[in-house]
Amino acid sequence: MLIQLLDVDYFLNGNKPVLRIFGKTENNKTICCLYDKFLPYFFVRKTEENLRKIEELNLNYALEKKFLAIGYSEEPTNVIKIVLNDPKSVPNLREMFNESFDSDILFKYRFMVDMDLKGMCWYEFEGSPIKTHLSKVPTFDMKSIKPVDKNGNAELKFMCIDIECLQTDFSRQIDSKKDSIIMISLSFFPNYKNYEKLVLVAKPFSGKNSIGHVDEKEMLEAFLKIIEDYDPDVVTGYNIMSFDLPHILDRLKKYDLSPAIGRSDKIVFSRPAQITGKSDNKLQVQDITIPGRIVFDSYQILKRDVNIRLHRYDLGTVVRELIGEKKGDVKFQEIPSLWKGDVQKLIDYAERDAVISLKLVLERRLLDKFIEISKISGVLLQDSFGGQTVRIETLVMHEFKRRNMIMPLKPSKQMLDKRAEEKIKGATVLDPKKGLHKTCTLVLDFQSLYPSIIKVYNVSPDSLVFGETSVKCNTSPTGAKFVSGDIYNGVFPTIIRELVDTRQRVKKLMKLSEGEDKRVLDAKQHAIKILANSMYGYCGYIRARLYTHEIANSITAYGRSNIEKTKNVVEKNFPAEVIYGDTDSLFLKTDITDMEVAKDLGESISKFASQGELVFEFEKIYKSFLILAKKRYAGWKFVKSDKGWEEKIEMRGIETVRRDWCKLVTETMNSVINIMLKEGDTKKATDLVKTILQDILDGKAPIEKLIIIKGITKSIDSYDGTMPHIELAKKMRNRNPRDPPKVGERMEYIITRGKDLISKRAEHPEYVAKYNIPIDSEYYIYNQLLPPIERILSSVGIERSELFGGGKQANLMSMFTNKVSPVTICSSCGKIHRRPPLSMVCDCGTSVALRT
DNA sequence: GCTACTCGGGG
DNA sequence: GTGTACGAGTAGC
Repeated sequence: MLIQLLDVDYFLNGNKPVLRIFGKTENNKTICCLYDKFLPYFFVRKTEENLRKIEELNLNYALEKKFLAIGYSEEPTNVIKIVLNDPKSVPNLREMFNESFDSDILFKYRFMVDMDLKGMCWYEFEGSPIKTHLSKVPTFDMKSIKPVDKNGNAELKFMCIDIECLQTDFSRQIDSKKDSIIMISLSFFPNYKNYEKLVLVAKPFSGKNSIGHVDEKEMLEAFLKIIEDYDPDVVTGYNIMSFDLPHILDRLKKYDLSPAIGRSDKIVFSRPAQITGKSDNKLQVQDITIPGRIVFDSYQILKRDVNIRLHRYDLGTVVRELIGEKKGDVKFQEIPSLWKGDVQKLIDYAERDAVISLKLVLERRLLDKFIEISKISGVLLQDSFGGQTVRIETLVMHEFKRRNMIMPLKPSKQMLDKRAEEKIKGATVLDPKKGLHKTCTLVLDFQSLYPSIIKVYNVSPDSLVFGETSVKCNTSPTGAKFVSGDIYNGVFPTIIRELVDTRQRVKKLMKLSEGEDKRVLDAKQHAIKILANSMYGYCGYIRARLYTHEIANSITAYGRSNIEKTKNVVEKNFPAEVIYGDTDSLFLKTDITDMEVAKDLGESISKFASQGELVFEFEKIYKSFLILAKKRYAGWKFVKSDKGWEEKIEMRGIETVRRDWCKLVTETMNSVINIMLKEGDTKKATDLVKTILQDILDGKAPIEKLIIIKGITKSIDSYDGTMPHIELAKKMRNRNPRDPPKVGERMEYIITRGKDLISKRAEHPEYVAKYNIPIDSEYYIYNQLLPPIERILSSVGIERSELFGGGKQANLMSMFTNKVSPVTICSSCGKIHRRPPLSMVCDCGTSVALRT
């Protein structure tokens, strides 16, 4: 029978482990395979002392020869393989030896690597059906299993969960000990019976897609029954890992109901992920696993997706931006009253949340990428949502198995401290030639620089040569030696080569495919690219098993020497000046204004400066280019496509949208950058800023563009410092004690004019509009507008004083003095002092004259 | 410019 | 579960 591997775990049968594989068949049925012929083991070096210890402990062992992971060696090392019955006894046992290998690899992964099993890949197994209470799906006693070459995926069953709770006290955080669950909203794909969606209600009620119950306990029992009955592969929802699931588990516990919602009798595993430092027992990141099923929390996935950047990650924003849907409009404070009154409205709301959460996952095909990551790296689908480290280590372990190599342990605490002190010298970031460049800037970069370096110089822990040697080596700029690739190919270069080859194949296939297939292939090629690019980071990551300081340092050193060489070669041979470069890229200023000419030059430079496998790619043309500092620039990018030249403004490191900046700042920044790049007119940009400053002073700036937003995160009395949004919240509580702003609300505010602390002058926008309260021009100019704008303008040599200078000066200042009095103005930098400084010296160093 | 601290999502 | 783990943005120095 063929299965696609969904999940693996084990249980103890007597004192021996039984592995359990959950898989999907070709016709989308779920089955379980049991295998009891695999035992845990690990290695220690063969020494007299170790042998004696093993005899004393009466352990099962065998003598073997294995290659170690770090350091090149022509001969394997003598080791002892210790075999046990219970995986849980390994941690204690390994402590008996001062060094061991492979002894902290999760048992299910030990099994998977040895049997050549990878997450979400297809396998053919032989076995006979057996009856057992150990799994809730048809089960087989497995005799053998082997990989088959098969594309495509079985169809998975999705169940989406969203709960509503009855919070009894809004002055604290929600608490699963005190606050009951009043609704469990579910949505399904494919349908459950004929339900596409279903809301369970914790009191008697009848409606179309809802089922009422006597109380919370009965509702929870109904929920348990449905999950067992529907038997989902994927349990999903928005923020379910940190909210819905732990809350449900806690409530189940309260009523003494079994939390075994998986495909086996095994209990759901849940723990709060350790958060650094103190924990104010607030639910943070949880890690919940359900045996045989996949828990997929779209919130956790989306907030870490670098290709999707949103300013907020609440469900409302996410569904609006990603699938164009609207969320229901019930505020959480309204829930208690709806529960007492309009229950149907609350049901509709709960229903909608579960429906759009599922739609989000399905329509955006959020799982695709992770299925591909599993197939490539070998991790279980459930483990593919985490970081790159597990992915690389799993990939490496499969390669180790083929090479008869053994794996060092994860670093101990002491080791971590030691590693943390070893600094790795980073990449070269060239000093930018700051300012606005009005002729074409060509951008070229090395195609996957670090993976290429690893490949070209055979950089790998197992090819690193210690001490003197007569073997042929590559010597890195740091002096580290790597045995030449034609003598021995290291694990890392081999893996990278395979990844690169696979990616090329996938990309070719992609060109021939369409629609859904194409999308899956794109996910795949992208996952491969990221994985290949992570190898360098892995080597320098202190928690990595194969952390090798020397390697991380060598890779960056090769990179630095490479970009340095390239810079010289290009400047010597082409009419171009290097005005910036970062890690693997060079920004070349030319005196060209014609796109076609620029393109030709870029292409010749690319040909000339590429060196074999190190390809120096012509990336793009900026018709004009503004650079403020390292890693902060904007360019007017031109790309030639079938339809001719396409253009767009590209920004890197210049933040234009931030929640604590009002709209006016964002808009002004965008305008200034646009004018500079597209019109090359710094004077026009300066004038625009002056006009806006004037508008602020005149009170002409529209209120809605001055709104700043900050959220209330705890009880407003428990804040130590004074912050504008909290002070406003307190004010609003005084005005309307019956409906005070609560935890979780986001406060919009405007800073108004006055003599108090800034935070005391925060006011609600509606209040400001209603009573026509004057805004604090000074605040908006000095705290909001000027800091970011000044960074842009000063790069082209325009100083703050110029914004207040020129013909308008008298007018501008008089406007100010008329409205806010009295003030002192610095004649040099233009800073306005509410009171003259005692020293009579301005921050800029100039003496200020009293001019009020 | 650096380090220390806070907060996110959910109701 | 052969466990031990965030990450960006901001305030404060």
